[in-house]
Amino acid sequence: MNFRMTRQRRIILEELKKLHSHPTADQVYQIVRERIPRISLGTVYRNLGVLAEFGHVQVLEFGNMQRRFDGSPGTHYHVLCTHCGRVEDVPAEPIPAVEEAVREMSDWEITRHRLKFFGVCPECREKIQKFPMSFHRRGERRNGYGDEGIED
Amino acid sequence: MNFRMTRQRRIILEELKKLHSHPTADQVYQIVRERIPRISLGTVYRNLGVLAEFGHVQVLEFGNMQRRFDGSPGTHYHVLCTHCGRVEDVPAEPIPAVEEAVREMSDWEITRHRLKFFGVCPECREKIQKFPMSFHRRGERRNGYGDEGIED
DNA sequence: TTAGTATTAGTAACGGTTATCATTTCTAAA
DNA sequence: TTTAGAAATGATAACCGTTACTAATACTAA
Repeated sequence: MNFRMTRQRRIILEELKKLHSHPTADQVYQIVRERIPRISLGTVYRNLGVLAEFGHVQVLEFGNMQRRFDGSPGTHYHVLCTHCGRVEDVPAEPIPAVEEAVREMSDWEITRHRLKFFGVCPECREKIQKFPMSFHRRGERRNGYGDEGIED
Repeated sequence: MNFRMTRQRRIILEELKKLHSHPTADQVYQIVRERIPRISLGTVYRNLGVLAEFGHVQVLEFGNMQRRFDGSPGTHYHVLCTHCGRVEDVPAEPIPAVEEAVREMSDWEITRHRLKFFGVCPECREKIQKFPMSFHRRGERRNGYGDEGIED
């Protein structure tokens, strides 16, 4: 199977690279539709998948939420704000020592690891300080699992 | 809302604690049905959720797969074998320094982090050495995303 | 006993994602 | 250039893990 950089594929990647908001597939679809009005959601999903497969895009999953996509292929970690749902890159270098530690203490062959952080972004921290009673969580899972038991 | 340790809830937790295979909700359902034949799948899902909420159970998510559940509430990491789908606990202590590093270099309030490893378990390594051509991946995502682009 | 609340079994609905398929577009060899 | 095969597209249906809903039941505290 040859990889063809079609118009749809190229524009999806272009738009994704412009954004730093780690959008969902549906958000990518809405944005790309402004340039290709008749593009289908299936095409967006398919191409995000193909682009991921070829290393141009990263797929992010935070628990039971919609997937998010990241146009920066280089290795980096992510933080999710459990109040507003925003996802940001973590300005920290990946830690190869982490995989080493596991390799040493088991017979597993470790190919990669994923490290994610959960917390509250600066903006939400401020809001919470001002209006402690009036906030709702967003960007958290759809179901009723509390904060504590989640390991995703 | 008061937490009631009902028969269903207790047996779900009991069976989950017996297992170290990090079963899916459906697998829990099958096992619990041997003791409560008329239990409903909805009850299993609901109670796994409640038990997670109260910190008795951990919810594991590896990319685009079914959720898995872990009856060991203590903090620990996990490895997924990308060939057979098995999930095992990582015999490594959680690293608080990881969160510290992020706190220092940003204004985020970090509440928790999740670290997962992906690789090949000893059994599968052996099989692959013996029969390099005849293996298929399992326990990997349902869609066609390759190994590389996945960040979950 | 009783009133109120939580939970259950059974089942329908939900929604993000994939699969299907006829049609179109690309590619490379003739 | 043709032309044949392969890949991709748009439109839509199907999938399936998970949630929501409902009437009935079980628990709890006054």
